[in-house]
Amino acid sequence: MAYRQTAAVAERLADKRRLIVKAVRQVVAEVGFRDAQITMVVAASGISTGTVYRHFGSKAELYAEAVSVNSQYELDILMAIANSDGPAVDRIEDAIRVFASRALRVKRLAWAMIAEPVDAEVDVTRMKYRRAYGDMFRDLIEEGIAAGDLPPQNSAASAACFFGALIEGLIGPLAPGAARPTEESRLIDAIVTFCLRAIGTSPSDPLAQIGDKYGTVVPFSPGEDPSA
Amino acid sequence: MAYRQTAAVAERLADKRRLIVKAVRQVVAEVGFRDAQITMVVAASGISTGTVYRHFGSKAELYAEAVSVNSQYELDILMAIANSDGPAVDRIEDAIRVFASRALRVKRLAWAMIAEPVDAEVDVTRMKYRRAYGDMFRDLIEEGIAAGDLPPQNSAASAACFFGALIEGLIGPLAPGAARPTEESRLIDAIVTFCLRAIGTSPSDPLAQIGDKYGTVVPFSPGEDPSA
Amino acid sequence: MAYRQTAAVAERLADKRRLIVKAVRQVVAEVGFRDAQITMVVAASGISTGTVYRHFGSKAELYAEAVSVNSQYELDILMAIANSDGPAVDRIEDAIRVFASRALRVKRLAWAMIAEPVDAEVDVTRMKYRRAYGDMFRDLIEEGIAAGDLPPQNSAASAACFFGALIEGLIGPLAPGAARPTEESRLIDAIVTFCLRAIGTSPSDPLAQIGDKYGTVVPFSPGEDPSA
Amino acid sequence: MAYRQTAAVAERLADKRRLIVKAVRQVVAEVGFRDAQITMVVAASGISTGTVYRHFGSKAELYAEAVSVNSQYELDILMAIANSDGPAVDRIEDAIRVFASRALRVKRLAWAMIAEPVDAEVDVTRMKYRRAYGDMFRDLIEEGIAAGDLPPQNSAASAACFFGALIEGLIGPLAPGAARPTEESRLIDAIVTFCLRAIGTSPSDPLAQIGDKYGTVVPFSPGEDPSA
DNA sequence: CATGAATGAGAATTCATTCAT
DNA sequence: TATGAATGAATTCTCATTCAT
Repeated sequence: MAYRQTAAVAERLADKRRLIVKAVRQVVAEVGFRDAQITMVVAASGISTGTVYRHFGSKAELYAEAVSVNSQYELDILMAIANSDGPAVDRIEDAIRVFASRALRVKRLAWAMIAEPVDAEVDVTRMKYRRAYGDMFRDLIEEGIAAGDLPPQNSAASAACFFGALIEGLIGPLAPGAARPTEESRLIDAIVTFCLRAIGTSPSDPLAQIGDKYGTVVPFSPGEDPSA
Repeated sequence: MAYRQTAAVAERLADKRRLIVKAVRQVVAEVGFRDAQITMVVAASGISTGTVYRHFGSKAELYAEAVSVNSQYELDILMAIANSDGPAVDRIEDAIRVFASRALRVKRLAWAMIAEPVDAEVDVTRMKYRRAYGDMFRDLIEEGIAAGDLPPQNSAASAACFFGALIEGLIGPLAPGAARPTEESRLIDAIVTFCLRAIGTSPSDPLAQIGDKYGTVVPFSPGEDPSA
Repeated sequence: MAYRQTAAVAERLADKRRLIVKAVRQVVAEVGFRDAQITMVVAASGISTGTVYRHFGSKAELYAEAVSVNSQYELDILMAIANSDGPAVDRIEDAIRVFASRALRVKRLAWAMIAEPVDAEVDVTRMKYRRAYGDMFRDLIEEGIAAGDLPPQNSAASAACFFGALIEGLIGPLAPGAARPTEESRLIDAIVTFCLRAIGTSPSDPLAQIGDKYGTVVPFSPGEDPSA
Repeated sequence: MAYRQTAAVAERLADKRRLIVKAVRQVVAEVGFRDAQITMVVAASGISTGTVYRHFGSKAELYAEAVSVNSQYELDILMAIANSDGPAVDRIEDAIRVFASRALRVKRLAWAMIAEPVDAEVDVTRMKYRRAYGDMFRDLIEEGIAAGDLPPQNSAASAACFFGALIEGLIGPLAPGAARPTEESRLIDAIVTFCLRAIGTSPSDPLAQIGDKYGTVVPFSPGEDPSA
């Protein structure tokens, strides 16, 4: 019974952490890291300041965890695609499309998680995931080269550029007139074409629906709890 | 004599502005806009707080001017290339190389000027120049398409991706893995190859030295006074 | 118990507000609004800057509240007299005497609260109460006219002059010629005579002690907590 | 010739002082002492900061001189009336009317000169003139008493109240809806009646035009140079 | 453990006064 | 002597973090 209580307590603690991190995402999706204040997180989570500091040593630590949870969730989705069957070039295209369509749904948040400058401490985590994304694309590119579907190239540099192109093309200008659904898919098509050509291939079938292959793409909105 | 005095005074005033903006660049090159404080600028310039505020209405205004001066200087360099003779695709390649080699010398500063957002007020200026860079590349791409050297494409989207790839490939990782000179030129080559292929062409001659065509490329370091 | 805690907390919060406002009064009684600084209030209250700003949005808001609390307290005292029984002219006289004797005890503070302008924001509150004082006297004068005890007159103008005479006669000179107790009562008698004659009547009994009618007149000193 | 030069120089210096003081009046008429800054005075006078400080040791000294010049000018006007022929009560009435009509033309300035709180240093001068005004009225009241036209009274207190009533009635509320000319004369009548009754007499002839007795009353506007 | 009021170091900005030209 | 740019102490307000209840 003592054990069970402890377990229950641990569970409740974990719940609090999730709640807080979720609140960070809500806040960041609205105002970005720069203007996010602990006060806002407290208000959004319904949890007191003191409790936030019981769970996280500092603001930076909390934000770092938020970045970590979020990025890991997205990375998992991309990794599932990267590790699936089929030619590397196809998987690259699929990964781009999935990443793009998800990021477009929560531009501000996506940009904050990937590109917004933050404290050095938070940056460590952000960079870790950027590198993970980069490595993933690098590996896929190398697979493509090995398969003879892509020309020889500096795969690491390509992956970095690749990712930059994605971010900038999608959420960089930060205000591309909030494209309507149709325009959005065209934007994605243009970016996909660009990225694939950049590494030496071309879209297999611009009209193919990702949904056909990977099931419904759940939009990564602030309401979605990646840690649930 | 009255005139000469006035002129001299105006000169001294302009010098102060330059001195202050130069100090901002030094500071920003070290800690970025986010952590730059007026105190630091004051310390770096050897000028008092009051004087800073005599020349600039607010911190935001000062930073905006710093962005403006810097970006305009760089833009001018690129525009000179964009407006020179020869095939568009060659000019694109040259522009990339120049931009890349210059940015690599002052990574932190370059990244701050191009990618780091601060106040809304500063951001307006930053965005203005980002758009200017983007438009320049877009126009070049369209020239290339018209000349039949590039395939038809969404030139605006391409230009955005293009710029994103450049930034990310060069100064994105931020991790100061800071390549050594030799590696740097290889990094630039890789990025150039990537970017050109992305828009549907390839490097004319990866080994050509830009310096041969445009003279010595002055490194854009904080010590260099762009308004001099 | 939860309720009691909440109540206790609310009580403590209210206490802090009172403490801060009280400190403002102490400071203002010494140096006036013009030279009162948040630092002084902080020092006088033994409360930190942050806390002051937790309770009041700005310096102006705090000062406005100080004016409000103080003036309302004094106004209530006068209103009680104004609304009591007896001829209007007698109530006017009583009101003057009470106001005068109270103000004389804290000249600097009284003058600051009534006459010293500060920010526009504080001034709004100050004016609101000046008008309230004026309206009170105007209404009393009109009652007196209706009762046939006072001659017909522009009651609004009379009330304004009336109040001005009071302030000036009592606390205007500001020169701390600070009469001794005995002289004070003579000063008050002179002012009362002046004011009453000005509206067309005369003191009923210059020697009557207000204390006889309204009980002990609590001196309105900075140490007195009007919100307790 | 050396003498003549010196005299010319002295003249020029005096001119500068007048120019600066005049500028203070313009500025104060607009924003009051509280918000008047040396910068504004400099701008209004067309004279440099350094020169202002060559003529006046400090801001307080300058403002004190402005108060002095202005008040002395007005006092002279009133003294002329006070020292003229005729019954004291008539001269009192005339003085009130002149003071009132002049002050109404430049409310903000008049209020600043007479009632607005300022540095201790400036206040010394302000108080000196307030006392002078008070003494003048006190002497007139005593003359009236001696002549049997006024009842015995504390003439000093009466004079203070008197002056307070005037200020408050005229320019106290600071925003009495900017009365039109006709209303203004009625306001003055009401105040005159109040003040005279307060000391135990009544207006001789409310309709009499001051102009008939003392010639055109020059409005005391910021454009009028009292030291010229 | 949770709470949220209190803390206070720190940052931007102002403006009277000085002093090199 | 005049100028006005430069000075910098002083002031308000913020917000991450702590700790008594």
